[in-house]
Amino acid sequence: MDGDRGASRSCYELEAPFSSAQPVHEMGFVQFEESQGLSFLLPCQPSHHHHHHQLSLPINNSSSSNSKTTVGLSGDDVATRPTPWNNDQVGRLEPKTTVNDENSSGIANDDNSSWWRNSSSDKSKVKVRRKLREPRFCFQTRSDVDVLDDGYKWRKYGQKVVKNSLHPSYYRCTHNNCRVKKRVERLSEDCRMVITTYEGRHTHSPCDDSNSSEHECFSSF
DNA sequence: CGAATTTGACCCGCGC
DNA sequence: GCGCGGGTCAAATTCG
Repeated sequence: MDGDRGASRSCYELEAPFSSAQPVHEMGFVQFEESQGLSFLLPCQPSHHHHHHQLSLPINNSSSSNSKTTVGLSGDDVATRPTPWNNDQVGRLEPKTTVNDENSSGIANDDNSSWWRNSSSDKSKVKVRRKLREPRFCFQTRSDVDVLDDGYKWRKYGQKVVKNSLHPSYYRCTHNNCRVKKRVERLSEDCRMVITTYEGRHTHSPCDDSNSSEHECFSSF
């Protein structure tokens, strides 16, 4: 039924029940997966640059009643299940959060310039794109800034207009070989509601420009 | 001048 | 098989 789109669509519907009424409980966020799953977006050390305001991820400051964030996780099985994660889903941990073992590692070191495009290889492995369904994390944050500063550097690589009048922006980590994608979409209803969807895991530390040691918590892949 | 952003075009998977 | 919708790339432009 729903392939990749089904998974992404679930994100949209994720906020449906929330925006309809009160956005979740006062808790503000629900943690999925192991603590390591969320640590990837946790800046080890905020350190410098603070022009806007650090990402108000309630991971460490859940007491911030100003910004409410909802965290969701969509595994690879999300496409299999016809029903999106509702409130019921937001509260239980997916039993299988591991990505497809197909050959996720194969596409990783094939060609970073064109992972799926056949520009270089004009034959054979044309379908390199595959499903490539990495664990995604959806955050519904109430903030006035589109891109939340989570310690990583993001470069926008596209913006598309979709039906729901949403203008999702697509960002990618500017790191050497880190292809972590982030989708940021705003609700037309609530301009201050921002849904950030992280896809993939960072293979580096958020701020390793001067301190690149240890930090092996991310190199899971 | 370099890097980041913008914007249109292209591609792909799925629905019909 | 064709069309739709969404996602990505890449050239051009803008910003620092």
